[in-house]
Amino acid sequence: MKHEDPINPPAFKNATHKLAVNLHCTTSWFNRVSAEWLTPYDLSLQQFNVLRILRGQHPKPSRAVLVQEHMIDRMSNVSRLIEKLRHKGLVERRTCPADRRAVDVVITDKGLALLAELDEAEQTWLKTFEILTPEETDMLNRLLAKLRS
Amino acid sequence: MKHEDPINPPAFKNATHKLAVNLHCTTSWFNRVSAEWLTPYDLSLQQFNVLRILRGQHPKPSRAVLVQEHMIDRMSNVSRLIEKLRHKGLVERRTCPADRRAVDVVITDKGLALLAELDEAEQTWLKTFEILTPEETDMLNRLLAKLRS
DNA sequence: AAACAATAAATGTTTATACACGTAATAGGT
DNA sequence: ACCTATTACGTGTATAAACATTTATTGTTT
Repeated sequence: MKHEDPINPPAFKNATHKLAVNLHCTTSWFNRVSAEWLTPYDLSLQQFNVLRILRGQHPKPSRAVLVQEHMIDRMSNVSRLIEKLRHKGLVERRTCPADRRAVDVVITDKGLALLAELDEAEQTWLKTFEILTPEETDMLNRLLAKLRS
Repeated sequence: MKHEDPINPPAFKNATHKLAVNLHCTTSWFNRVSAEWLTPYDLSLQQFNVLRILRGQHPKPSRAVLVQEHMIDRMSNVSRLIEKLRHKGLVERRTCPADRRAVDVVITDKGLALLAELDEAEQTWLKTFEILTPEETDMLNRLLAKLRS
């Protein structure tokens, strides 16, 4: 892990430039560690998020569009993602009777059980962020939200 | 853009959980916007970074290993990345005479010219982050660094 | 000097992502 | 009822990333 100070000879022009590089590092770091904690469960971060969205609606079915709208990563191929989860037996799909274009997706018992298991593992994963004090956590939440606004 | 509040019914359990989601959003956002500003120049963020690293060493050649070490995203296929840049005429490669396993890579004049052009565009891109006050920028830099430590 | 380990790149393969297009079903206006 | 636009989803394809393996060269040990 030598990615702390990536661009060496030319230091940062200013704090904003430093922030851009810092965000790049953080992005890379976050993708890596978040993938890591899910790897043992053979889930990607997106798959995990879809399951969580479905659990939020359970036992109501969710249409694919609804899932996509709630997803953090905008991503055009929800179909394939859901198909993948279906092959693992974590969700079920059926054509929506009210609107035959749409697809109703529900999380299965197996999916719910997996999520329950993951809830515990998530606590460990969240400890990664507890290196910050509560005040720093709040502050970071605020700054990131402002940055994206 | 409806990714502000991604998971709706079950709100955040606590500030740390909120931070995890917030970081996911930020990651997704950053990847998107950083790709966008380079798209007109037909460069990926990594390609841009490699060019910057090479410029930092110019006119000294850089070995591929050195480039990889300085890259923000850890990534095993520097070879292919450099090949892509070579096809665009932005870098040149030659086997290192001192160690025939290694490859010396140098940025070309065309590469330097492109970077010069990009330096201007980068100013515009950095304005994205100037929504934060200088104090907030410093604070965010500090918090992100601490988070990854 | 020979054998073995370590290093630098390249390559192969599998999976994910982005983007665009195609298809079927529905909604809305006339 | 008919035409058109819109919506919901599926698919095709090209590119990128992750991961392991292979090849060539060098360093090291005996």
